[in-house]
Amino acid sequence: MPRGEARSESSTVPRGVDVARLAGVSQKTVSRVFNGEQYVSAEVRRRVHEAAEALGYRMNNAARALASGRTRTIGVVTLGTALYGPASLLIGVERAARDAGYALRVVNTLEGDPGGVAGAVESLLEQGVDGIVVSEPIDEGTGGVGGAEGAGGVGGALSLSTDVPVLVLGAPAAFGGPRAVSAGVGAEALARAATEHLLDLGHVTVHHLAGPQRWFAARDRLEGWRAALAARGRGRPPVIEGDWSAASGYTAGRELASAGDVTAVFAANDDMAIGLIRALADAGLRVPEDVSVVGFDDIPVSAYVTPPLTTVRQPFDSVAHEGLRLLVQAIEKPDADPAPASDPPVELVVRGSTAPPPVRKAPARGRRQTPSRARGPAHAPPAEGKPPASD
Amino acid sequence: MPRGEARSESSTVPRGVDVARLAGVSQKTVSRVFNGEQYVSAEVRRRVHEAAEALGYRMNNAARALASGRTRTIGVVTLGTALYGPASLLIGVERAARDAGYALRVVNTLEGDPGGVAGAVESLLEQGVDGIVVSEPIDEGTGGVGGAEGAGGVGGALSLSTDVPVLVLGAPAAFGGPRAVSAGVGAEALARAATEHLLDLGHVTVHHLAGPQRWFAARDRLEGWRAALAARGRGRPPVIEGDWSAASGYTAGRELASAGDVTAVFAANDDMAIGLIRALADAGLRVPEDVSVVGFDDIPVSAYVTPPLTTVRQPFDSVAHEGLRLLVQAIEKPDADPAPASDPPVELVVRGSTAPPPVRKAPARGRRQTPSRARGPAHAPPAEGKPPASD
DNA sequence: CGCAGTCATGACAGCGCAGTCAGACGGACG
DNA sequence: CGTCCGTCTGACTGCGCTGTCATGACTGCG
Repeated sequence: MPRGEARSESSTVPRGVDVARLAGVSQKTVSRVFNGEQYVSAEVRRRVHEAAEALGYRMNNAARALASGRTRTIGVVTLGTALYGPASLLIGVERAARDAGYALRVVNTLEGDPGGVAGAVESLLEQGVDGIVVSEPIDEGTGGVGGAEGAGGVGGALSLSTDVPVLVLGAPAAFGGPRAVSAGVGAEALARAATEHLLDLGHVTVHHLAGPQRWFAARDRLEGWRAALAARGRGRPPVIEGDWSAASGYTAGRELASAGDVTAVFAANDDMAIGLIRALADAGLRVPEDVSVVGFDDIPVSAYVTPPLTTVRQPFDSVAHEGLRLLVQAIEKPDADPAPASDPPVELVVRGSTAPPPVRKAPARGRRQTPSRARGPAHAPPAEGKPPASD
Repeated sequence: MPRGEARSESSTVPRGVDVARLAGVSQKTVSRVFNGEQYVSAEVRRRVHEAAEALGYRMNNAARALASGRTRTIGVVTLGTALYGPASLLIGVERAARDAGYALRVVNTLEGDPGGVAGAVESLLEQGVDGIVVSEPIDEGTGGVGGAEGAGGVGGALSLSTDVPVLVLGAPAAFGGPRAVSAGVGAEALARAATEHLLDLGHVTVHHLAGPQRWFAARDRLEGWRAALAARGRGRPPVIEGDWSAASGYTAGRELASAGDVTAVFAANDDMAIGLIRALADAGLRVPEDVSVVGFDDIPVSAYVTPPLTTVRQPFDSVAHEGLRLLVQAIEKPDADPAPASDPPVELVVRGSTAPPPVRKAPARGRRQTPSRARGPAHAPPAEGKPPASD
C-alpha cells in the first residue's frame, strides 16, 4: 500500500504539521515550542500547546533522534542478577538519568554470555544511545583467585570502538576504554574499615570470604582487606572465594569452622555473611562470642537476622548520581575536564555480629601486637534492641 | 554549518549507502541483508557483510524506526525499589524481551511520584515503544486497608490513551486499560498454600502480616490468606499491614507478641517475616516452637536465616517469559486471541520456621479440627543441614 | 528619518533507513 | 518459441522531525 493511504482515517497519530495547522503556525514553530527554544511569543506558545492537547500530540522520538543526531538516551549494561548492589545501582542510575533528561535502555549480560559486556555495548550502540553506563562489570578474561594475588590488571578491557562516552561503575575507568570516566563506591576503603573494625576489637587476624574474583567489586574488597592487614603487619590467612550467594557462604563457613583457629571473618557481602553465620552455628560456634563476622552492603534484612549483622553500607545512590553527572557532562561538553568524583564517606554499621575474640585463645604467632589503636566500643553490644529507622 | 560539511573527514559513522557503494550494490540491498529478507543471493549477502565489517557499519536505529514505524523496543514501568520481587521480574522481562528481539526502556516510578504510572507510561510512549510492561503496579487511588476489606476494585486504572499493547504483571489486566493482557505469579494461590500449610500443621488460625495494600501483589496475598481461612471456617484475626521492609515486620512482631494468642503468622514477604521473627525472639517467643512463621518470595538468604524460613517461591522467570510472549503476540499479530497464561505451579518451600502449635494451647473455639490433612514432615527439622543447590 | 540590531516566524532541505514498484533474468511450460 | 512465474536487484520516495537561512516586524539611536 502506498504510504499516504493508511492515514485516510482520522484515527491516525497526529504529527507536528497537524498541530501546526490547527494552531495556525508552521511546523517548525511547533518544534520550537516543544523544545523550549527561545524566541517564541507567549501567545503562539499557548496556541501550540492548546492545539497539541486537543489532538493528543506526542513528539516522535525516532524522527527527532534522526534529525538531531542525539537520542537523549543512556544505555546501561548490568549483570542480570537480583543482587542488592547492582539492583540498587540501577535504580539510582535511572533516577539520575531521568533528572538529567535522559531515558534509559537496559541490557543484561548473564555471566558467561556470548560476547559479554562488549556484545551488550554493541547492541546498545545499535539501539542508539548518547552514553553508556557499565555497571559492576566483571572481568571476562580471568578465572578465580589463585592463592592470594587477585587485583591484577584490567583483563578484559573493552576495546570499545565507540565515540560515545562511557561511565564505569565499580571498576577502573580503564575497563571502559581510554576515554571512559568512572565512579566507585569506594569499596576498598569500606573493606579496609570493616577489617580494621575487627582488628580494633582485638582479633589477631581476619579471614576473608571473598566474592567471585571476576568481579572488580570483589577484588576491591579483597584489596581493602589485604591492605588493612598489611598496615598492621598481620598474617594473611588463605582467602576463600564464594559466589555472593548465601549458599556459598554456608559452604565457606563449614570449611572455616573446621579450620579451628578462626576468630574473625570479613565476608564480601551480606548474603554470604548470613550463610556463613548459619554454617558456624550449625558447627556449634557462636557468633559473635566465638567468631566475629562482618558483612558488606547493609542489605535491608541484615539488621534483623540473628545476630544482627555488622556491615558496611555502600553509597549506591550518591555514586549513581555522581557518576551520571560525569557522564552527562562528557556527553554535553566533551572538552571540559572530568573533575573526578570525590570518594564517598565510609559508613560502618556496627551491630551484633562482632565482638572481641574469645579470651582463652592467645595470639599464637611471634609478633604479638598490642591492640592499642582499638577505637569505638571495644565491647559492641551483641544485639540492637531497637530496629533502625526504616529509611 | 551546513549539514554536509561535517562528514568531510573520513572519521564519520558509516551509513548504509557507504556499505552499498563498497559492496557494489544499492542501499536498499544493504537494508535487505541486514533485515534478513529473502530474495538476496548468497553472493551479494556475503559481499555486503564483508563491506559492513570493513567499515564498522551499524544500522541507525532511529532511522529504521522512523521509516518502519516500529521501534522494536518494549517499555517497562517498574516501581523504583531494590525489592527482590520487582528486581527479579525486571531481569526476567529483559531476558525474554531480548530473546524476542526487542530492546528495553525502563522507567521507574517512585511511590508518590507526580503522575505515577500514567506519567511513566506517557514518557515511554514519547520515547517510542511498541509495547509496555507495567510491572507490579500499585493502586494509586487508595489508602491502606481499613480493617479487613482490601481487594477492592481497580482504583487507578490507567485510562491509557494508547494504541500500543500493554502487559500488566502482578495486577489485573484491567489496570492497564481495556485491551491489556496480564500475567500473574498466582500470588493468591501461593498465599493460600502458605496459609493452608499452617492450618494443616494444626494451628487454629493464622495471622497475616500484609504488605502495603496499595500494591496489588499485597492484596492478592491477603485474599489468598482470607480464602484459605474461609474455606475451613476459621476465624479471621485482624490484619497488620507492613510496608515490605524487615523494619515494619519487626514492629508488627512486637505487636503480635504482646497479643498473646498468636501461634502462626503468614507474612506477605520474606523481609517482613525476618523482621517479625526477630521481634518475636526479642519478646522471648521461640520460632517455630511457640509461633510458626511463613514468608513469601523465597529470597536467597531465607534458607540461611535462623530459623530457616518456610516460604513460597514465586515463579518470576516463567511469569516474565509467559507475559512477554503474550505482549509480543499482541504487538505482532493484534488479531490473534490472547490465550491466557496458564497458572504457574505453586511451590511451597517448607523449612524450619513452621511447626505444630504448642500443645498446652488447646483450640479455644467450638469446632475442633483434627489436623488430619497435615502433610509433609509434621516436625520440620529446625534447620536444613545442606544448603540448597545454588541455582 | 534611516539603519543596525533584536525578536519572531517560516521555507526548505535532509537525517538514514524501509516500502513500493519496476524491471532484468532464467527456467518451466504449453 | 512465446509466455508465465519465481527470483533478484535498484530507483525513488517519504517517515517526522531539526538545522540553517531568509524574512518581517519592531526597537532604539544617531
